[in-house]
Amino acid sequence: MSATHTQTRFNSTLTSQCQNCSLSALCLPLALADEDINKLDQIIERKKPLKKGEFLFRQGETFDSVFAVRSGTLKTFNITSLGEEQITGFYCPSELVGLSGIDENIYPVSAKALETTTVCEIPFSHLEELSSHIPSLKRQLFKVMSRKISDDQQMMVLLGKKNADEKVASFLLNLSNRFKKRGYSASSFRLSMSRGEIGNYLGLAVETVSRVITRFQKNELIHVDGKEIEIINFPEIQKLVGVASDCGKIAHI
Amino acid sequence: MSATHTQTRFNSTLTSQCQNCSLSALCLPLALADEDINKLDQIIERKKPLKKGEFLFRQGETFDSVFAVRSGTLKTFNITSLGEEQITGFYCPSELVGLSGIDENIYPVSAKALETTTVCEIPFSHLEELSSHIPSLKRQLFKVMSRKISDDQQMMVLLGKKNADEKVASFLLNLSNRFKKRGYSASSFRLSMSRGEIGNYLGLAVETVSRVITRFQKNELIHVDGKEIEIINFPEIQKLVGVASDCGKIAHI
DNA sequence: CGATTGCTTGAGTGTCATCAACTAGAGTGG
DNA sequence: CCACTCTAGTTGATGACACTCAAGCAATCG
Repeated sequence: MSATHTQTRFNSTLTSQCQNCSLSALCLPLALADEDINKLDQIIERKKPLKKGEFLFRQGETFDSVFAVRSGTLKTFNITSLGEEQITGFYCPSELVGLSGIDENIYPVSAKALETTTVCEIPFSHLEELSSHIPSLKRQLFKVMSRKISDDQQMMVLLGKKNADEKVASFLLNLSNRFKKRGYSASSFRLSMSRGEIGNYLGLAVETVSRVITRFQKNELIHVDGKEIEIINFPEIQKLVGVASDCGKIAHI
Repeated sequence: MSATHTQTRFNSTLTSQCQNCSLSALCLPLALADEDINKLDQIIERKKPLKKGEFLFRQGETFDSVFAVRSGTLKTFNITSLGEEQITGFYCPSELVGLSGIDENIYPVSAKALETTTVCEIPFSHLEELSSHIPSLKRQLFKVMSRKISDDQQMMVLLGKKNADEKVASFLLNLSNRFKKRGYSASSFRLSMSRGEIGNYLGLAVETVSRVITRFQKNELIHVDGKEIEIINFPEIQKLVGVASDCGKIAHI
């Protein structure tokens, strides 16, 4: 209830503080002392919601902020020489977008809202400065970036080695895990991206994505209704993905 | 001459200082003041050379250091459920290995020497601590990680969207750029990895890699002699790669 | 010197992309 | 309110690209 309010009353500084944000345990504030959260809070700007299709930033623009997704979903992509887009990631609430811009001070990708989406803007120069005084914040930043690196590497494995079934299964399981982490159902959720975007992301044709999903449904691995997905047979999906699925973090060999 | 000495006389603290290292302009010390380089220098441990096939660290081990390659080459990989290795990256001199371990305090991949290789070990806790006092070092660390993220994303595009020819061409051009950056010939170099490793990395079968390379040679794009590569027709290779080749950094749209 | 490993080349096959047609739903405007 | 358009998704037919299997060659190694 009040959550819905917070979303629209984006001007209210009171309701949008990190302290009160349901995502604080997943987001940057993780492991920060209360007083430190307040400091972080002060440099964050809550932005007005993006509508579906609006850009958060564009490839080539000067980098000055990273963004934490508060609600909704974003995709990042870049444009190839042929003018077609190549999706490099989807971002759910609590996740940080824009980190790849630090290196060259330019966003190497564009970020676009897949649905109505609210974000917290975190000016990077301030964040960097602040992280000098709050060791746990710096540590958290390093961790987030490190995690992104190992996630991307898992994605590379997926793209390089997996077949269509395994790709789609991995994708669904990955989303499932991300929903679960935020307290939502791991088995039942809504895809905010189109089949085309899934295919683009996974390196598959739309038709292939559609066929795989249909087949999964026939084999009673999942139940599909448009964008609504319900995972029925988790073990079977996991078997498709292979053990090293959701980030290789299991592999404490 | 003296470089060769430095490599073997790894105990000598004098010859192995960052200050004297030919890579300092590319490596972490980049943009550090002399006194700061000295501080960095003090936390770095030069290790004895790894022989071909030796591990620098193994997937699942506790993370405590990142490593800068001084000479030679490393590959990182993880082991799938089926026991086969999946190469996630190759590392040349001046490049940092192990950053993906920060998040979970465990290396999510293994690192192995492709040839005789020397590295500088940088205990991460010290590095983190030091970076609090040297803003430019912290900035450099963020940049290195950010760069890794955008490079990996380019790799994802390559794996997802490119055909065999484009993959191999991208790979060669990427190596070429990395050699050039370190002052070596951009057109003539030696592959330190096998065809099998290239294929594994690019998501191709060995046979395909072999065939593509042979064909490139027939079409006089490159000249090959075992592991020795000479790029003859740069424009044509670049055309294969597509404009957004070596990191999409060109795309200041 | 046989054995092993890395690379190459050939032949056959399968997975997935492409092309094409069709359906359903949403938005538009007369 | 009903055509009209446009987009997203599905399904089928066909073919290409890259994988697999197989064999052979060269170099290295024990």
